[in-house]
Amino acid sequence: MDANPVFKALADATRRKLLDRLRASNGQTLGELCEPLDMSRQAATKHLVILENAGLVVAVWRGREKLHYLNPVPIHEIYERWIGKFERQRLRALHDLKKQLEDPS
Amino acid sequence: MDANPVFKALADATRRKLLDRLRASNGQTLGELCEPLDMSRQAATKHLVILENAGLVVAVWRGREKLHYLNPVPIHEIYERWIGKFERQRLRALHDLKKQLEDPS
DNA sequence: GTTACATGCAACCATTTGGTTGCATAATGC
DNA sequence: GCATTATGCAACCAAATGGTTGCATGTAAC
Repeated sequence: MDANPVFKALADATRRKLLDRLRASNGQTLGELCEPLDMSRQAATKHLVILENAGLVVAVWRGREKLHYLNPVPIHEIYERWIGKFERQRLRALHDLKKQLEDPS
Repeated sequence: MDANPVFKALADATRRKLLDRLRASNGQTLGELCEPLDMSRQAATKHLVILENAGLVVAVWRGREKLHYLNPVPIHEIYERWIGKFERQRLRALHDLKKQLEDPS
């Protein structure tokens, strides 16, 4: 997996909002997704394409409608391969701090 | 916390590399950090300022040297407040899939 | 005190990003 | 069939991004 497109896709607040809205209600059409955003349909489409290219959203056609589904796997992989390392470092630091407070010699 | 600067900071491969290098060896000077990058010192400085503004890096001065320390807390908060929600959705989907495979009625 | 070193600051530049508008295409409904 | 609806495609634009270079400043070393 190439993590860079995923990080790039997550860097925009509008795109994170789209993911949040898909998490709340999966399988929405393009029209449903971009209706509450205060930007043009075409702008929202561009964001969704970026999310699709990152693998975060999968779209299927039903007639003239395009249904969008959330794919949480890339976010999971980011966590597993990258964020997890920093979590372990953080927990180690907390542990060391605790030891230091218990035995300030 | 404002999550947006953190996501933005993580969106660049050079900055993620800097965080990785700080995780491997904390407290490095600016010179040490930007030496192995194939860009000018000033370019690397800009990246470090972005990391500092996002709270991911904390710098302290020692004489004429600026020492950089990793702060894993913002990454932890991103995980807690945002990624965790998608993880729960992912685990639920896996669980449903498992049930479906066990009882395909 | 002078030289060298570590870093900051500012101007500048090309590319990317995030938005717009206008028009095209294909499926649906009457 | 024809109007409507859902979406795609392309050109264009302003602002942000990521880089450069040149010079300034403060600390360390001799």
